[in-house]
Amino acid sequence: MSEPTEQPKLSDVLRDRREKLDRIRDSGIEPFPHEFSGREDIAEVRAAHEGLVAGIETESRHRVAGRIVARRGHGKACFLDLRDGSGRLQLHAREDLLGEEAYALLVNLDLGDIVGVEGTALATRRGELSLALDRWRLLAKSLRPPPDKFHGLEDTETRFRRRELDLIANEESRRIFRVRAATISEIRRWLDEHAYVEVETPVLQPLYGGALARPFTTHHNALDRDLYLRIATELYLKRLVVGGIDRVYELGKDFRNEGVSHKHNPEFTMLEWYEAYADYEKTAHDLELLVSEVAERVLGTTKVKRGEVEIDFAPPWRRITLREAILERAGIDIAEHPSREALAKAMGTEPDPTEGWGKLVDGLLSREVEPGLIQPTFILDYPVELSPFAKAHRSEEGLVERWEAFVGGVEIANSFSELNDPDEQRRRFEQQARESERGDEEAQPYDESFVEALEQGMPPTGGVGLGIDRLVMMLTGTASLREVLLFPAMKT
RNA sequence: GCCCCUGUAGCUCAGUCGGUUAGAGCGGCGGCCUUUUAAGCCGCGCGUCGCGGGUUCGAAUCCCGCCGGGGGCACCA
Repeated sequence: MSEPTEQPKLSDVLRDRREKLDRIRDSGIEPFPHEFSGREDIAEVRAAHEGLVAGIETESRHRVAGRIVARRGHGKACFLDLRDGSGRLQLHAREDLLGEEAYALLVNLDLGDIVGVEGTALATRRGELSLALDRWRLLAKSLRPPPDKFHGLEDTETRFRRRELDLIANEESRRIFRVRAATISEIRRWLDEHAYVEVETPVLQPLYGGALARPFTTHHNALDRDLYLRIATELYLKRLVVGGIDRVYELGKDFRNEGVSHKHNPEFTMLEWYEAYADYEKTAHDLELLVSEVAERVLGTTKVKRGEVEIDFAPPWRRITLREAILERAGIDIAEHPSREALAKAMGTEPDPTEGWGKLVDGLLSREVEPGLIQPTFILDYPVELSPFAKAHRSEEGLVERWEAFVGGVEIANSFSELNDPDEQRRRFEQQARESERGDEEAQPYDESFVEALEQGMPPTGGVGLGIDRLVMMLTGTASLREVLLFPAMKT
């Protein structure tokens, strides 16, 4: 695709465009000039003439640039739709204003070409703001046809593999990625305003940790050693809390070697933040505040339509313990079945040898409870087996102080009162080693330098992980993670 | 990894109980048109019917395999 010679059979459409390019060059016009300075965003032009009455022609001059997305010819005059990153503007090209030659060249352009133009603002008799052109210049020739101007681009594969075409064709895609950008920007701003310090920790790690997941492995040639792509930032960030950064966050990508689904992508954007002297009740309060304020700033409301239902992010979110939630949805009281065998019997299944009691509880949660959690909900207090980095519950035996937040049937965040007792942490790692021997490929490897950091003394701390892609999914009302990832993982 | 669906023009799609030269709209090319906006009118089809094999007088259509995509299951955040 990189060399023209690799395209032996150009379709006529492509050939026509190349021939046009040749003719433009032959006539002495540079089809790829270096700049077009002094232009305004189309949105600024629109703002300057808001409410202009139909039929009025002004003498207000404007210089704009963008892609030609539609053309409606009328002989010696013609309408073109120009689009830049800020919006769309109609251009009115008239032969008497441009001169015969410039007009003919302009009309001869292809949809998709990028031009810079100059002219005066007017409102047509239908009231459409337009620019009556007296000068124009080709800024970049387009050699491939744009997607259908009416149907847009609908083929899922092309939309994801050639996202640039999707963005050219589909306003909804452009909206989703603007919401995504604004969401990330407002989250940063919220954390910065609450005195959190943003940091960057290693993506390439000698040892992975901080979540239950399988990692990607890579190799460092000069050091001749294998490294892992991080599955979480948790352990490094807690070492920074030990170091005295009382409020710390990192916003970046994690990598997990798992399948792809409407809510999973092998690389995804995660926010983790830690607050010294806080517990999981404080982090729950902060999350509902953060999300509702971000929604308000990005969307102007805390309410989002998601299919038929309306989700409201306004606090307080519902809080229910994991035990109550499972009892409510599955009719099983996990506290009355404290062993693996008893719980499996209550569920009416045979326990898989690799599944402990905690895994069975986790299965009940994801199958029976999670799909029904549409409005924002905190599920509280998890089995210790599933949470090697969470502190034991202050009053409930066998549980830890942990919550997960769910919206639209999807988990969007996870938090706990962080375990800061180094000896207990060591025992949890040993438990993980036993899970690993039993065949659990997501069990955590022992991390001595992390335990040593805890031995240095970490204050009581509350920590949160928030899945940014999933949050954006909820804020945009989309059904698949792939809609909010510019370039989602694809086969090959 | 398993199951189901799917792949036709640059784009959106029709055509599939096997049968002339594979169709439409948009886009493109040529012509008319100075306030249109999916502009309009007249003319022109621009194609490896995903790829490879098979059955058949004859395959876009039936069979087998492969590749890509979607959905579901499993698994994970």
